[in-house]
Amino acid sequence: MKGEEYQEIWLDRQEQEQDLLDVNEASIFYNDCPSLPDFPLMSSSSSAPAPAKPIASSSSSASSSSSSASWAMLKSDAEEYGEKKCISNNNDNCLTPPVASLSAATSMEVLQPPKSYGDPDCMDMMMETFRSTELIDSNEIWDPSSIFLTEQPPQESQHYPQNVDSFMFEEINIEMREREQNKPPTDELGVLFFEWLKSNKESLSAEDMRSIKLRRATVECASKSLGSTKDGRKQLLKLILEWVEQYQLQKKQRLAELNPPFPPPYQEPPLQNPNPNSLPPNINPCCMPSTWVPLPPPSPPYYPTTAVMAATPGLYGGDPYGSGVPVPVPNYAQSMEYNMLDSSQTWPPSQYAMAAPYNQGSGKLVRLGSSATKEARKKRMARQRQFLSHHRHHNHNHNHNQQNQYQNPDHQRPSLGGDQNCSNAGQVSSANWVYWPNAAALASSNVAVVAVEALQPPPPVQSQNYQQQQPQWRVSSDSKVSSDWQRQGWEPEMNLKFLLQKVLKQSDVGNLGRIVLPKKEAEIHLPELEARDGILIAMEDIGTSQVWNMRYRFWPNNKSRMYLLENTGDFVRANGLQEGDFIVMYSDVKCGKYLIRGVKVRQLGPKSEAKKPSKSHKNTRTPSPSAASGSSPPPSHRE
DNA sequence: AGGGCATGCAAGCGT
DNA sequence: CGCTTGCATGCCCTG
Repeated sequence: MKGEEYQEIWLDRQEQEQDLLDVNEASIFYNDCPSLPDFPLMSSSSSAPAPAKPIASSSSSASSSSSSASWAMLKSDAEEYGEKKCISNNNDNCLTPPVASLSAATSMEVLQPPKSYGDPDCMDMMMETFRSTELIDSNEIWDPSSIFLTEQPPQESQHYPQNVDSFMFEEINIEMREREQNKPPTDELGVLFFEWLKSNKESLSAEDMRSIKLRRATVECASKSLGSTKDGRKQLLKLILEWVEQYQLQKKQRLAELNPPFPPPYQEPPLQNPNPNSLPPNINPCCMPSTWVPLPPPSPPYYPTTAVMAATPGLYGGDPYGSGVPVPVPNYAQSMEYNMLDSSQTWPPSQYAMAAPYNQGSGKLVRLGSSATKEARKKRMARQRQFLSHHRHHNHNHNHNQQNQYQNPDHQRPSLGGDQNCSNAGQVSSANWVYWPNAAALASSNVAVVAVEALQPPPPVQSQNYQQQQPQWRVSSDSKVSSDWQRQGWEPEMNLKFLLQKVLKQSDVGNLGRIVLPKKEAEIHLPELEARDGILIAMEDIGTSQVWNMRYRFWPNNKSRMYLLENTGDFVRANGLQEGDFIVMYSDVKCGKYLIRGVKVRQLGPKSEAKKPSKSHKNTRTPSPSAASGSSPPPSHRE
């Protein structure tokens, strides 16, 4: 397992999601790479590296380290991500936000505008934003989400100013300092701000206030727009305060959503993601196989001990979004996006109420306060829908490409290294389910995840000895890879988990095209089956990179089950497998795909064990449970 | 004795 | 008639 790779994947993912998150977190967190991309006049920062000081204790950072491994991972990865990102950008910004040096609880920092927000365009952009939010025309509520819906590409928000200008938006800043020093307000702005502070003291911490920053250009633009008069500044202050207030509410809302209070601390890798909207963070979208594709029998929950599969509940047996085609990444993104953008509409009443005193206390701001007009809300919703549809379209295209990729299983021999490993996986068989394991679950499996040292055929020894040697060649905790591996284009970093092996019987290599799988291992390492029809599993041939769509199913057998892999005929023929050879199944913990390899035993020794009559092979059984944890009978013979 | 599994075999289906 | 599908039978290992 290569942590870096996981991290990279996560970073990639994160950055994609961050495009969405930028509208809310990263883009406005200066500590973390901040920004007020367009016209968010200010940001109440609670950076990722320096965890936000929770406003609501119920959604504190403690609770954010939720129980589920997914979330634990998400959190830790996110933190790593934040740190990494900061390192890559600017340590100063991350570790010691300049704003902190402005001290105390209340400074507003004006940042250098990014070049992309040049003055000439700034006004137009801002005015557009104002119009879009009806601030100018109707003094409508300042809605951050509508701000974020401007056309600025999220990437631009990544280009954060490296230097912090000491320019201060004087009056606001002075007011903040004075408030900090408990000086009574002396003017209108001061009173306004003081009242606001009083009314929001419960929801806004000093930390939050400390982190408020403004870009110079933003303020300048705002000043131009609203006028440099007292009224204009007052209006600006109100807008800023309103934004902060609402942002805090949004943040709380998000925290509550992301960190439900109930999850216990991390204990065991979860089998199911507690949040249907979430996605295992370590899954690269490219690796995200079409985890579930509709097929008749909805699959079941998994054994608690089944470390392999853990589809997110929402994805299992149908996506939560009603598309019918579970496409985790985009849905996740959409979901996140929606949650963020729609947060203004999902604030609980209590939070609305929290802003009430302030709103009540300042006439015009009553409207600016927690309640947008229906018209404004409609407009925001329309914008959001537009925004969402745009992203859905984008995501759809992405998936479509993936699907196309999947639809051509037999003609692709992609590089199996790195993330590309995953891109070819998940061949989808038209109308059926194709099961791909959840990579996060694979990774979190309590079954040892090992790197394949060598998938060479077993040593040409007598079966009895071979049985003993088996663990050595089969898997290894080392990450060494055989030259055989590398010759076939496999990266040394392949993270394969051994699932099972099966010595092929005559009936397995016959024209029936089905291989009986060892029951125990199948139940442990393969998806639990509820219906006899089972599921389709895209099985990548390690040797040829070809992907075979096999059906994993079971037969009722007495009071038990017989597990089979069907549609194996082509695979067997392609590999020239015969009785006595065997197959080995792995799962790629990184990408969550299944791999299979046919191993020909007879070619390795003068003594062909494969050619023994089938009758003798009837005695081939698992010699002992300890022979292999989770492996099927090794090629040994009962005598 | 019970369970796993190799495979025999019958029913269904397509040509 | 041949193939496929699905189940049943029986061997044999494990406990």
